[in-house]
Amino acid sequence: MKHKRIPDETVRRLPVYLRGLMFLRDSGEERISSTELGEVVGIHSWQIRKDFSYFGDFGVRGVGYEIRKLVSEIKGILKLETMQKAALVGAGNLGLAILAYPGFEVYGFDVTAAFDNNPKKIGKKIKNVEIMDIARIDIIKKQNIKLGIIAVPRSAAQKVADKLVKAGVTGILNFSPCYIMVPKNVKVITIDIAGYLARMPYYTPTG
Amino acid sequence: MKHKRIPDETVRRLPVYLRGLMFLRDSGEERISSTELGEVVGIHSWQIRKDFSYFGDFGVRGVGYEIRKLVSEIKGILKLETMQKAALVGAGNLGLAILAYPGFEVYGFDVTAAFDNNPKKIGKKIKNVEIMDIARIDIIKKQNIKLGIIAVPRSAAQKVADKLVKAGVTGILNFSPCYIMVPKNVKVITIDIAGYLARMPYYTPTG
DNA sequence: TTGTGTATGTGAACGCATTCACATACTTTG
DNA sequence: CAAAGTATGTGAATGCGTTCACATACACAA
Repeated sequence: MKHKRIPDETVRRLPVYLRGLMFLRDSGEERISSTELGEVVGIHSWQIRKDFSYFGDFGVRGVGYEIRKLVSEIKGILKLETMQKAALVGAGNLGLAILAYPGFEVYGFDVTAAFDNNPKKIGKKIKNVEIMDIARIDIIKKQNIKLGIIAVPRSAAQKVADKLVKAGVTGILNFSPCYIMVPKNVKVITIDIAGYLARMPYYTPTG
Repeated sequence: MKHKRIPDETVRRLPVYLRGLMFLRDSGEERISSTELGEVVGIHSWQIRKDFSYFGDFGVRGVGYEIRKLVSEIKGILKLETMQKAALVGAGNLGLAILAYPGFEVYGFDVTAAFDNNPKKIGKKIKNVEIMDIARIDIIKKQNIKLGIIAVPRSAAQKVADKLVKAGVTGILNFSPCYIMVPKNVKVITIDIAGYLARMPYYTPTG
């Protein structure tokens, strides 16, 4: 079965599958069943089969899935075949950690530009990326960067987002703990690190 | 209406409400309507009213909600009234950024212990927290810490998680991009930073 | 070639969350 | 005090995602 609408929740799981599948592939595996994959990524086998069924018949009954085929299919759906450039704004502790973070590469991301407004930080180089004055943010447009990462204090987040949008960014990963308003054609995902932790005591016995 | 079961999705939004409400409170506001709050946190007013209705009647019709009352109620539900200690494992770039992260405080969290296995890092102090040898992880039990934060390479994540569980932790915030297996009574929330970014191109026009 | 075992793919049932529409209740104004 | 305005709280409708159960299809062994 092909060409069904892919539910949002499935899209949210796709990077998880992709991560697991690439790991298995790099470990030398060639095929895998939904049950085994489920054990690797922590998702039930029926959920996996249902998810995969939204975008085609990739498995072979009685055998399982061919890992390479799945990897390239999921990459295709998520539009990750080609390397994507991203720009970081905010070179504080968190920003620098993001700049140095090795995990983006596997998904095909490359943080190629970084900005800050602190003169002390401007000019420094981390991992071959020079931190530039936020005033020069138009470089994003020139370099045709479409993804922005915000790692500035909350009070500055909305202004930075406005600048990124103006510079042509269509997706923003926001680490500032606040809601950000953008035009409808721009996608924002906010990661409130402390917010995740805040949910923890609710789920644990003693609190 | 009191004492209904609170849906998981509502629990997920509670930290967002809390964050917004505390911000408003600190800005000097005393009351707020669901519509106004919605504009601050980016959630529709009817959703907010429904969510609040699960845990009691806090609003006054025609007037709105008393901010302080809501703040303390939500804190109560999330079990955030008392300060909570947390332990960090992994003092790499990301780990150190987390250790220095100022955002935990508003929710009442304090990272009071940090561990690594790299002798070069052990002994250093960041923000009054000394980085200790992972071998001394039992300190977690002695200090009665119930929350663990994992910021180590994927290959080490499961082992670290096992150690944390053994040391009595009941909640784990995992920044390693992998699934972690724990006993049922332990809650894990995994934040795969790159995974969030990986969803972005799917939602944006040109890819 | 037939039988047994294994694993996929999917319609249907179910359950949960969102959205709606409006009764209810308070404030303010005249 | 009455009428108009405002904002909550919630049953009901809708929509979406998960879970189930099983028909389908392939591999392998004898």
